[in-house]
Amino acid sequence: MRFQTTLKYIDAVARTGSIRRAADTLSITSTALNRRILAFEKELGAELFERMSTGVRLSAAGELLVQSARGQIGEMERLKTQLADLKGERRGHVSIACSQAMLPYFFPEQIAAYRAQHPLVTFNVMQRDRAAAEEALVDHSADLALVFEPAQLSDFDVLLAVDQPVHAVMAASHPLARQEVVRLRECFGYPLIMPARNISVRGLIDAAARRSSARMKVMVESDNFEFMRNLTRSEEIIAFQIPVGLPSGDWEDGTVSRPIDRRDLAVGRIYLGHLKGRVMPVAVAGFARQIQQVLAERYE
Amino acid sequence: MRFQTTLKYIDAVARTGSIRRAADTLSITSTALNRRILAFEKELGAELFERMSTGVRLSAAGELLVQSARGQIGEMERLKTQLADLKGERRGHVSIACSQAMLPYFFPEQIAAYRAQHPLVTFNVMQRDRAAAEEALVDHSADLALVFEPAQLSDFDVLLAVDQPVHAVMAASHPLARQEVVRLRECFGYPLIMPARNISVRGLIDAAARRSSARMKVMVESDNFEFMRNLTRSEEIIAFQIPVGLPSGDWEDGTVSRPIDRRDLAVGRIYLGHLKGRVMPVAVAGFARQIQQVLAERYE
DNA sequence: CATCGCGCTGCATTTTTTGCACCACTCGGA
DNA sequence: TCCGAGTGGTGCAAAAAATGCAGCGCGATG
Repeated sequence: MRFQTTLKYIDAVARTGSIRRAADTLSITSTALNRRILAFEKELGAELFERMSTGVRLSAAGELLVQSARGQIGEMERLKTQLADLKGERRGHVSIACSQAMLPYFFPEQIAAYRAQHPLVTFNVMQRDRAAAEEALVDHSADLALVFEPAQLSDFDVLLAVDQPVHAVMAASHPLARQEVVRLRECFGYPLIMPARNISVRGLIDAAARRSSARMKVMVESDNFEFMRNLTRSEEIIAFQIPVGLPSGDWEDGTVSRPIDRRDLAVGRIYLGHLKGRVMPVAVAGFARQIQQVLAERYE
Repeated sequence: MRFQTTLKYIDAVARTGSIRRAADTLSITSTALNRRILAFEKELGAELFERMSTGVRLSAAGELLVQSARGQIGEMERLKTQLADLKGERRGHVSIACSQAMLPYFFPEQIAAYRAQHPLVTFNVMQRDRAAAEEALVDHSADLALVFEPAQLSDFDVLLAVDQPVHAVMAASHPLARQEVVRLRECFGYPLIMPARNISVRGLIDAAARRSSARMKVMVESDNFEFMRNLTRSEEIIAFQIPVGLPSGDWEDGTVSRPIDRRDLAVGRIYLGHLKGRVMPVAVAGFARQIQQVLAERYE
């Protein structure tokens, strides 16, 4: 949209922190960009950027403007997809910020299913921890967020929240694999491989461990679940994961998952949400509805 | 805001229904306006207007665009007042759509009070019936609505709702004026002056009358409350009004008001609200807060 | 059938935007 | 301490975009 160029330019400058660098990425001269900003500031009657010798930084006023500008740019984007929808072209784009657990199985399946019906819809899936996911919504780099145990829910419109009891993941030959449900205390009898401390599942287990007298034998830590699971194939060691991170059936590589008894561990939840007050493009709304439905019937 | 001119132009064309006439009000040539629209349509890939020999009319796509455009224009307006607020200038503008009852006493007092503290804030008060008030919110010609018994509350974010039991208004010399509270049945013993049928108070009284065996002696109808009250000074006749339309004390022209017993009449409510999903400019938010407070402590 | 108002277009003109060259300044490191 | 690489800002001319004028075709209206 031509008439929003100035807003987009300012957004770019805010992101890069330098007029000249922003000008490069926008394939425009720094002169033109600079003057657009000066003219806009004059018209607005407020300085948008603090000029420093190393570049520029948003002023308080600029902060407000950029926030609004991103909203307006997004709104135009939404409108365009709505118009396209009106013409019968079911195109669009969905940008998602989600926890790691959703990446291996859940979103591949869901996106494939959605794209089977709407082949012109494109996707962008970004792994973000719970804080970064909310930031992504705020700065409009994501339309939807699906995160496990989000931090603060300000600016966050919750579409759905479902329980996700933690599972223990181990080799099929592991002694505990014979049980349908395992107790946390039983797990503590074996060597463990734990998620990194910034991962929410870790917090739940740590909290339970503090209430228990048993000591955990944490042999390995990692922030990558594929690595952790693969490690259980070669050692008699237990990893942890939440149901959305597990395949629908069993793995075919000799690893299995067993739910941990609900009495032992606080149940975490995954939240599906978008930025508060924003109207979603048709494709985003449609995909969100599918996710909502699937999660509801699978985990409620 | 210069970069929104095209949006504003399109809004104007949508309102006037003709490019040439819109061009006049915008002090611009029809040529320029026409070309802006054509260029914008081309860029958007959709016809915004249906061309007819008598002028233009919004297409479905245009309808969507104009709705979004008004939102964006309003958002820019809000942003500007927020920036002004940041600079310490407490300026701004508040546009209100309200029922007739609020015009004689309530809003004059409230606006005077608000302007005493914020002299740079300007106001626009429009009398609208309940349907038109909601329309005014939707097409962004009003920021706030304060209406008695609104019709449908879609698109309407309710900030506050308070009860408004109907009062009987009569000359101080009227026989019923001696009582603190009057029964509706007693009123029906005297000649009545009734609000027009499109006024909500009328609906409440009519409904009560249908449940009662007594017949109403409706001698005069009017849609203007000042007229109705003034008529009670010269005849032994009773009019009706809701508390918000009454002065704080008594009138000084020989008329009085007495509440009708709550058992006799359904209690109507007045609703303060704004357009759903819209972020209010600072001045609007501030004024709304005051109204909310006053109404709450006066009528709850 | 003439007229009026409508949206639209070719062309000359005006206004705005852009790019080049260059200035003043700050910061880091030789 | 000085130099170079980085920053934002400015004068001026070229390029691009928007505007206004005159006029076209078309349909509704009296």
